[in-house]
Amino acid sequence: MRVTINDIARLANVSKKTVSRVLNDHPLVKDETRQRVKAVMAEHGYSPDPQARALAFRRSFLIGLVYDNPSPQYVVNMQRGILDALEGTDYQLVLQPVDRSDSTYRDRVRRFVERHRPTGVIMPPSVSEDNDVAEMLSELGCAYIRIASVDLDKSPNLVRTHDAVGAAQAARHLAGLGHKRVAHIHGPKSFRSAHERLQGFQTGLAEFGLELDPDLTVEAGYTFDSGVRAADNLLSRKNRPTAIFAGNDEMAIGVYTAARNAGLNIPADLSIVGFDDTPMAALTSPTLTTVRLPIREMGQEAAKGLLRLVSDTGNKCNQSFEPEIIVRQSTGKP
Amino acid sequence: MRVTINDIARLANVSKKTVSRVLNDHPLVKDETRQRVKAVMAEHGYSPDPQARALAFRRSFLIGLVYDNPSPQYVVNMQRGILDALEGTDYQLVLQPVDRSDSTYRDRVRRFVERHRPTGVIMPPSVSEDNDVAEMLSELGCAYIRIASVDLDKSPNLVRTHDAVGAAQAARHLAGLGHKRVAHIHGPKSFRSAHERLQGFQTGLAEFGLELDPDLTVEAGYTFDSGVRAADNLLSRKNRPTAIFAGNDEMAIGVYTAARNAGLNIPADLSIVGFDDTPMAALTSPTLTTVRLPIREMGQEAAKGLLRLVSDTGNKCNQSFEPEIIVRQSTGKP
DNA sequence: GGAGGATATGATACCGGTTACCAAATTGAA
DNA sequence: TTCAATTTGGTAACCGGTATCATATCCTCC
Repeated sequence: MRVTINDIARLANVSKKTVSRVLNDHPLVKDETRQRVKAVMAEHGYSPDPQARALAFRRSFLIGLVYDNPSPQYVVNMQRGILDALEGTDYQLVLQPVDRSDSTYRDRVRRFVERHRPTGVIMPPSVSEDNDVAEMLSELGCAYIRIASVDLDKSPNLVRTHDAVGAAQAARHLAGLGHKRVAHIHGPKSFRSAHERLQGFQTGLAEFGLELDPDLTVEAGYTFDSGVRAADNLLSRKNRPTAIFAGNDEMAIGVYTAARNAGLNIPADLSIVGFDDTPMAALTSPTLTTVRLPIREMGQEAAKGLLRLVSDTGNKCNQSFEPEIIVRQSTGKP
Repeated sequence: MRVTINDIARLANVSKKTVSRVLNDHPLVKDETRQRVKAVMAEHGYSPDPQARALAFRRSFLIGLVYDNPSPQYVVNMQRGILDALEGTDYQLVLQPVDRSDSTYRDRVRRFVERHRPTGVIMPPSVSEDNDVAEMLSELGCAYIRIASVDLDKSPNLVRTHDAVGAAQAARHLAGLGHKRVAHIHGPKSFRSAHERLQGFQTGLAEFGLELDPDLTVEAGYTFDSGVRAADNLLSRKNRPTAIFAGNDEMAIGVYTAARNAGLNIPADLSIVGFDDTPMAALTSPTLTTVRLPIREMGQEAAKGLLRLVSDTGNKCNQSFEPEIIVRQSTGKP
């Protein structure tokens, strides 16, 4: 049979209650007693049953990841970061993928929280941008951290990314190479990140006295196919751009295909910059210049912030992360 | 306050125990009573507390995914499949990534199982190939399902993939196009899948009276870089192959880069086939002909099998999946 | 009509922790 | 030395379910 708190109490010659105090770092325990209990616990490899604690605490030791991000790379890296931070703790990561286009998705999140009483929830974009979900979690008394590229109302618990800063770097890089006629393929308007990246790109160009031509600014769906279509359109114009900044890597790879179809060489005829730095970016030929977000680190920080939030210290979490341009082979002089 | 089993019992004028019987589909409940209790439960939106059940059952309603697969695509698809199958049940998926090169990894798995008492564990390759872990889980009385490309000892609970069949399809496709001089870049010998794919490829070629030249059979690491190096080597020979079958997509993309460096056109000068059908395969230009494994379906089947395994029916799980070649643009006549 | 087996229900302990409350031990001040 | 204040330890109840075993009810059959 498994070692229980009763066994430890008996072996250490103390009461169950005292062992419980030691487990929860209660201050009112004599130091010598604490040491003795800890020694017995270590000797027998004891650790408290998470299920029993969950029942008594009225909350489980689970961290929920509620996400709807379509990029496997993003998701896996986020998971890795969170798991890094959870390593060595009693917390487990459980997955709650949702579909924001499904109108019942909020109810599903609610049911998860009500039934499983997770210690907290982490929400990357674009779930993080749904204020209704955040409000619901507050009402349910469930701690949460949001990861987003913009400041969000009512949420001090935010891991913030400055997408606009990264997009500005992309603009400076292209303008610095001498490009005058640059295009931008941005993501769907419903994603705040799409807006941030567009704005940052404009800001960066402005530093070089350039303006983003509305005619060369097209919307696509953050997907490969939509990137191909958008680039086909841009490249078929009579005065085609010499550089394209795509709102994410997947669309940037789509631009590659469109460029090849048009018989253009990269980067001799067309420079391309992506966003995200997915592993794919380093595997294409030529390799893709792109803007990297430290997704794994962000996941780590979010999880750490969540643990701090639910601990007695109750510190807020307000980390922020800067993207960084990774220059590879897909950009050159016009 | 939350509705508990006691509330339901009181409202339905029965004992706690009877409600519990209804919850667990115990046969010895009068039909009329069952209906009444169910009505009361529905009326109050009651569902039992997973934590409390976990404590009483001495097992949690968690399914552990123990994995060490480096491909995000594989991992995410596997997760999706498992989550598909878990949808609507009380089970939650928790992640247990491990590092097989870390000698303590078995202990970590053991600790997870001992502490959290998951209902079961799912192990994709290559964790699935570690018989010691399987044995340990058996000893701990923890149900598990393994996903693997070969038959494994002592395990009736297997979701089996026939990688050799897929590799043979790749061989037939290339031989059918008229290629005589074909090369194979296989994965590390420590992966059973590498062996299976090599063997299947040979079998397929043999059907066309061809033999795989040992000189054109090289080992690489299932990574992009190793694929580039292996292909550089193959393509620099004076009598270079007209087609290369890579053991996975990532190495196949590496072959693209090597081919471009050597000034070869795909597929005019060199045909390339991959394995896995990662999303990348459809994004490269030209798009990659590859062998697809239905990873998401496999995950689904594994999870369903696990649930069956722990249910009273106790059925074994012995599903098997056939790969399928996806012909795209990277292959043509020599 | 009563015995006896099958079926349906309930009382109570228990899973392994935490918490509230109280008793005992120690310490400090008068 | 005594009394109150401060620590420390023990007991029992509780979190929300399940399992064991006893009991009540029903039906069948002689």
